Amino acid sequence: MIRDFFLGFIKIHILHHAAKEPVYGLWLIEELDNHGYKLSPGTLYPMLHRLEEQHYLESYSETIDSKVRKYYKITPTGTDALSKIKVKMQELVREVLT
Amino acid sequence: MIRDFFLGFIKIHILHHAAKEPVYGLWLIEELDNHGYKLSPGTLYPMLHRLEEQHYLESYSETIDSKVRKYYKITPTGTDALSKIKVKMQELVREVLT
DNA sequence: CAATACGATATCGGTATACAATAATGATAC
DNA sequence: GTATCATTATTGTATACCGATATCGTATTG
Repeated sequence: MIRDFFLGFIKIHILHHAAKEPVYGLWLIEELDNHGYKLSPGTLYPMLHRLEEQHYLESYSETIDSKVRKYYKITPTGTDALSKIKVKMQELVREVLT
Repeated sequence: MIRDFFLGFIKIHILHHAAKEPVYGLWLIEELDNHGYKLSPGTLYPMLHRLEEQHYLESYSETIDSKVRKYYKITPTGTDALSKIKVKMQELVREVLT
């Protein structure tokens, strides 16, 4: 399925957003929806958990409007990975999109 | 592992090359190595088989220098997928690399 | 002719997960 | 007690990846 290709793109989106500012699950679902990626909670949340296990992201909880949100932000490991990914992505784009 | 991200890129590379001209396993291993991706045969060949099962690629065998090679070329399904991937990739790049 | 080297592809066996939809849960406000 | 925002859990399915080894057909070598 073509979805398999996009799942990688989705993770890159997440790392990128989490590098700019702390993000949380539902916000990401909407944001990714704007990019044409439909993610159910059963896909996104476990994905966030894994990214945290792998130390690309770290989380903290905060109560907003008296609801608990779990914010994720990028770690140094994640920043490092992201920059390596960008390099390869640029290479790929240069080769494929010309 | 960061490798997980690259595996998606690798598949895109493969589709792209198979869209330009027929390609075969060992050639791809070298070509990808030039891009900094080390693939063992145990990774690449099953990957090609899956891409064929999923009808992104199709193969035919040819004897070159009295050795049998299995050439893969892209299918209409693969062409379609690739163009969709390119669109999303461009979006991603515009967002992430600026 | 036997042995082996070469270019390629295929397979094996183990490990580790990833993905998805849906339903459940929790806290608070009204 | 019900609606809302948000996360978590459940359950099931399906594979992907990788190193190492095996296989295959032909040509070469001695």
